[in-house]
Parts: sequence; structure tokens; C-alpha cells
Amino acid sequence: MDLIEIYQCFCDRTRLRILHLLTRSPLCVCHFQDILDEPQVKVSKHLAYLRSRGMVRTKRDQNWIIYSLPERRSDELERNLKCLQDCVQTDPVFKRDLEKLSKLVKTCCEPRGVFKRDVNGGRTNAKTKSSVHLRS
Amino acid sequence: MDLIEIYQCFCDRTRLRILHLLTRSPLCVCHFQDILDEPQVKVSKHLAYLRSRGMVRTKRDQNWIIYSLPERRSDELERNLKCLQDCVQTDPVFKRDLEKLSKLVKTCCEPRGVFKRDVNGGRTNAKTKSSVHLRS
DNA sequence: TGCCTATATGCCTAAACAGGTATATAGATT
DNA sequence: AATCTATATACCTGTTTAGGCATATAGGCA
Repeated sequence: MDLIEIYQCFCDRTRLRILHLLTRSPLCVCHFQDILDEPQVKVSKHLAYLRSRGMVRTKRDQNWIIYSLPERRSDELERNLKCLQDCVQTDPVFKRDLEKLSKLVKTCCEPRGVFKRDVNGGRTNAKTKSSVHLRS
Repeated sequence: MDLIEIYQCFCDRTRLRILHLLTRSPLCVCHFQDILDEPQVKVSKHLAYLRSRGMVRTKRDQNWIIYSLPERRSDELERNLKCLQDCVQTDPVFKRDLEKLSKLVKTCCEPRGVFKRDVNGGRTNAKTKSSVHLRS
């Protein structure tokens, strides 16, 4: 993955919010819909864009497709993801996204296996036994 | 200048090379033509793109228009320029650009006033009295 | 089997973009 | 005034992009 491609992936606000969220946790499409408050098709297309460039990976968990950053990342990508995190630290939209993500981690238990590694540095977890998905 | 706009400016290779060079020195259009080895109109248009987004400033020096990064830069821009420098450190194209820039600093003496602050951390300078421009 | 849920994709439109050719402009020089 | 040099811009073309609507697909479940 080329440096230019990284910037191409970064240069849309929706994609940037998606990638920012993925630095915290793997997520499925409906999570993005919830957090970003954007229509399914829009989210899905931006994810397809990112996937076609190798910026995200997918795996299926029952009905859900779980998106995550690639396990092995180039130095360039790693550096830019870090830079992104630094840049948006005080941005209200990105901050709000993270807050919504935290809430999701606490309340949303489907798909299972998404929130295995927790989002907030060990303070929260999603292992309650409810199986009600947020969107249902 | 918005973070998204920064990434939009960064997401073309020519613009990225231009910005990378500008982290070292203000330059005029023909310097870019020389170093990037791209046609005048291409360079000029990318510079116009950058200028329209406030990513570069211009000043006139006789016949030349000297481009530079804005003096006051946002944290986001500063961080991303730093990140860019880190990312391209080993890239052959970007490395070669810097080598060409060094050579230019040593041999090209018009327009005057461009290379006041030196490029290579104090080791080189462009204060010889020749007035032959590289492209003439 | 047929329906439901989550997600992807095909088709469309409008806009942005990248690059090229030709030409315009502005200041300097003759 | 005419010309030169450096740079910008108008116009054209093909490509990419973003978004929307409608529909397809794939797996789970009644």
C-alpha cells in the first residue's frame, strides 16, 4: 500500500472517521451506521473503497461482516494512523464518535467476538449476556 | 485549513513532492520544474491547487513567483508535514528530489533571496555572485 | 421452502480531478 | 513599443469520486 493511497483513503471525512474508529476496535457495518449516523449504502461503499485498497480487512461472523485494520501495517500507515489520532484528539466530531463507540461496546452484544479486545484500555467490556443488538 | 483538506492536498504524488520540497526551502516554479522534471503547466496547476487551499503562499521576486509554506501553520499541518518527512525518508523519488534541491541550492543563483535560509542545516549556501539561472 | 437481516452492488448523476494544448499576463529588457 | 521570461489560465478530455435509489446476495431461521 502506497503512501499516496493512504492519503487518498484519508481524504474523505467519512472514511477518516471510519479509520479513526478502527484504530480502537474492529467493527461491523451497522456499528458504523450507528456511530456515524450515515446511510448503509454510504458506509458500505466507503468500506468497499478502503477494502479495495487493502486498508481494511473483513471477516464474517454469522450475518455480520466485521471490518478491521490489517494486522500487519506498513510503517507509513502506522505513522499516519498515529498522526490522525493526534490530530483529531480535540475535534468534536471525532471525539463524539469515540464516545458513541464506548457506549456501543457497553450495550451492544451482537455480533459476538467483535469487542474481544476492549476499546478503552481495559476499563470496559462487552461480555454481558444480553443478545439484543442495538439496531433491532 | 481543515484536516480533510490537508489530506486532499497530500493525495497526489506531484503535490506531495512539492510540499516535501517546501519543507526544506521556498522555491519558484522553475525550481519545481527542474527537480520534479514535470511540465510547467502541470507544476503550475498543482501549485494553484495548493494555493487555493491556503497550503502555500506566494511572493513575487522580479520575474519569479516564490512559493513557500505559510509561516503560521496549524498543529494538524505541522504534524502531517513531519509525518510526511518521516514516511518518505527512504523513498528513492523523494530522496532524489532532495538531492536535486541541494544541487540547485549550490548552483542556481536566481531568483536571489530564495535560498536565504539554507536547506541543509547550515552546510551550504547560494550566495555566489553568478547570476546564471539553471534553466537559461 | 420462504422470509429476515446484514451487507454489497449496479446503475445513474453531478462534481472534482488530472493532464494536455494553446494562449494570456505581468514584469524586465531592449 | 516590441520582445523576452516566468508563470497563470481557458478550454478540452477522460477518469475518478461521492452520493442516491433500487436491487442483489448470503447466511440464519421459521
